[in-house]
Amino acid sequence: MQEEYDATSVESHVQDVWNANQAFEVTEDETRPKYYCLCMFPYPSGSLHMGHVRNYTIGDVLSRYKRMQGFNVLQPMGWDAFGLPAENAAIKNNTAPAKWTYQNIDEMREQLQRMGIAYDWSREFATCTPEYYRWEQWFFTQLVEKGLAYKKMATVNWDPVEQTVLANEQVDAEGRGWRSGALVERRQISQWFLKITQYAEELLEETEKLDGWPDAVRTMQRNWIGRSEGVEFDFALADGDVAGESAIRVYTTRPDTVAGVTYMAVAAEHPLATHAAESNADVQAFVDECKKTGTSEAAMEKLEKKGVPLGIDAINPVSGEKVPVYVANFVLMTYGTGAVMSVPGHDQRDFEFAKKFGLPIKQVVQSTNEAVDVSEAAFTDKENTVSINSGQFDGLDFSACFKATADFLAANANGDKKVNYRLRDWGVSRQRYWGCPIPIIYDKDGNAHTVPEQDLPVVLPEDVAFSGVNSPIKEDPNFFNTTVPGTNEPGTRETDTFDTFFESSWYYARYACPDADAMLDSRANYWLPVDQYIGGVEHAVLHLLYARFFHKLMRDVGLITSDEPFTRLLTQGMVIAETFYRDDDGKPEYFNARELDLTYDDKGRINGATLKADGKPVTVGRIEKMSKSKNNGVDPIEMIDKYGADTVRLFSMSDSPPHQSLEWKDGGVEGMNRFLKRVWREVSRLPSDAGQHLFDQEELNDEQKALRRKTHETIAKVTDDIERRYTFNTAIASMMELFNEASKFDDRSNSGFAVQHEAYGALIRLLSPFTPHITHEMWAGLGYESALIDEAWPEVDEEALVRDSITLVLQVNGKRRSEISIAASASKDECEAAAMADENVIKNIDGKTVRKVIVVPGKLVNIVAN
RNA sequence: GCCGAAGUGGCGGAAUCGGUAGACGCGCCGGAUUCAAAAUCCGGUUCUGGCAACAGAGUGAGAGUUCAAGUCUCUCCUUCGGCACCA
Repeated sequence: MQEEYDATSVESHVQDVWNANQAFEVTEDETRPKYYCLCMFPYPSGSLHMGHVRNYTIGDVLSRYKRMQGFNVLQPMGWDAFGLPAENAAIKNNTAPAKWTYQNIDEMREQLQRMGIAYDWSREFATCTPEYYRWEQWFFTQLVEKGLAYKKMATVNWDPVEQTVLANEQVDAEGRGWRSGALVERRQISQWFLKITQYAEELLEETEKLDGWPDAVRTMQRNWIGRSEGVEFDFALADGDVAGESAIRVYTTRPDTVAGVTYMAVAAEHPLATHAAESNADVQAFVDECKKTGTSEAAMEKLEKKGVPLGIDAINPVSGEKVPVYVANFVLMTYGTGAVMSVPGHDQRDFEFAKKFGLPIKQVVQSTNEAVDVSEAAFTDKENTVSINSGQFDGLDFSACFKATADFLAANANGDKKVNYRLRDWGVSRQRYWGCPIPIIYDKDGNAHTVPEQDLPVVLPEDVAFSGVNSPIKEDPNFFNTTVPGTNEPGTRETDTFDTFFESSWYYARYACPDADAMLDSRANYWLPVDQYIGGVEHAVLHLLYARFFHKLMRDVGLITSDEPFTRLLTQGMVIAETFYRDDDGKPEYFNARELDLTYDDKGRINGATLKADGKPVTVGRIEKMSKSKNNGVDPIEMIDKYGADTVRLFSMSDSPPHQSLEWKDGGVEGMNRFLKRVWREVSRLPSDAGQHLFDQEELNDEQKALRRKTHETIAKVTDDIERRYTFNTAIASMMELFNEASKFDDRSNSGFAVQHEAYGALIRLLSPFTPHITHEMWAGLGYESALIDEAWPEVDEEALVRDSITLVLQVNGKRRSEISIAASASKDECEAAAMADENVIKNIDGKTVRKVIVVPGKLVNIVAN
């Protein structure tokens, strides 16, 4: 070993050794337990960012650790290659999305390989290839035949200038299209849906069993599915049929409050609103205004609550009173029946609306412990309550009144107890080019026919030019003109493509058998489910729910046998960094730290920045997620060139636990680099035959025992931190502590060498999942001939952990006053006696009476005195 | 608006089951080495007072439970993530 650590040469050499041995290619092996570790695959934007580095390092640490534990480890990598950015780049740079994407993949693969992740590259694939997407086309045809995929009208953002559908992301905060600046409108078009609601109950039930998932993610999924129990029933219209309807059907989870209904509200798209708009200009204007809101839920909910009376009354089936019907912007056509009953006394939103429009507020539920005034705020409790002003239901509590009212509504208002879900069916149609073509052909009557298996894949033409923003295949007769399957009749292909979540919902399974001549083959059942899945917390609901849904669909088609795709889940936090900007004209211009000269105050905090180019000041902004728009990214490749991949990997794991955000700090990176250089130097100075020195635990002196104890305490801690806690930052801290002790240890005796060699041998193996290159070389430097990746994880020697004495903290009235060293075997009474004899304790209880003494064995003694 | 998370020294964070608040790293201060600097090494570093021993304060704010609260309970504030066509 050279005395100086040169990361670049070490890393390229070690990577060559791995590549030459195909060290990470795996096959099914029934003799060993399998471990499938997967990181969310990247969108090939063209450059690796720190979020990727963090994500893939976490996966590699776990994979390499499990390999050393004896598992048959699969860790694959691929490309989530369809998506909007390729189209944006195509429009901007006049290149075909396919070409742009494949180039990006080549660049990113090269960058990724410099990180030294233990991937089985033989399984790599990109989702934009027909070899991949043909199987999801096939799968979709199966779903159509099973009735799990269907067509219906759905709302989209329509840009009236570009004459195209926009993604939510392409609509700005003011509701304008990103390119045209025109006000976006809501428009209804016919689209394909998957019946995820049919699996809502199973998805919900199994959420409870996912105990390897973070509770926060499970809670979010549970809330997203949003199961509720309630009653669906009719409010009869007071003055006969309107628009062919005799009643308004509503769904409520609070049938106990029906007597308190004082008005009703329907969505802007509800048939009654549409009908009223025909003869009422106010309603028409309001419905038109509602169309100008974006389609996102956040945009709708943030709206000021508004409504217009339809001039229609309905009859409250419990009280018999006439109540007015409004059209309101907060009612969603997509949830329940598109109409709600409003109980301002017992629902806060209804309350606010009633106050605004001067509608009556009626109390029908009373608290049994305190006075309630519903003219001040809605009373929404369901416990310790009793019904009032509700006729025959007076005096009942929530659950009794729920049941009695439900029975009454069943008999008198077409009532039906119903379970509802907030979850809506998954709309998979996208009016975009760079995606998987939906394998459907329409005949001249517009009937949909699935493309037969032998005609798959429907290949997306890759050699296209964009004229404007519209999808080229929508304007390409060579693509859409075809014949109806099984006939000679002319037909037209579907020109919409799948949501890109379609590809990412099953890729994890395809890695098991990337070359299979079917969607999946039997190898999938060897590798699945994924034992550990790792990715950004922003995917906590959508991607993870869709993948769970797809897994169940694939199970029910007979492709796999497991119920859930991901046994354990780790959601990592964002990588963040300081931002710097100038805001001269209301549109901030962001600068990267590299373009700036920074000044610091005497505490080391940044207190000023000037632009190198013009020497003028720049505002120091807040710390935000690394992004192109904030120009606060740090290029991983630059960092690897400067410090080496091991340092970058180690820093990305060291500074905060994986689920929290990670602040990128140059000083922190330098600190990790210093640590690795120090370890390298110490190891290079050790004799490479130190493994020959033996020791006898009984014969060791106190210092030797102390270092052995530290070695084995560290093994125990690092193992627990990786395996159970996922706190890599504390694992790294404890390895540094071990190094700090081992490097200070300068005992040149035979036993001293042996104990020190044991410490470094353990440290190198513990560190190897984090920094695999440098540890590979150091392992050889210690005199071992085997490759480090084939070594076993170090084991704890319980004998080394034994302590003779411990530190006992002494408190008086809960305040720490002293500490003493005492035999580890001391009894409670001995601890108490020793505490009472301590000088500082005596001083602090002087003149007081001891009321109580609490002894926590091995920790502390607390003396309560006054 | 709804759902979820976070808030601890100058900074990132640690404190795992209610038991020594501040591990480890960064920064800063002092020293060694050097013609000098970088690098490296050694020591110090929550705040206030004190030469020190030690004393007092202290985990976003406010209350509560307990011998003991960063940790448990309640109320509130701030910041961040998701909200179905970004991936």
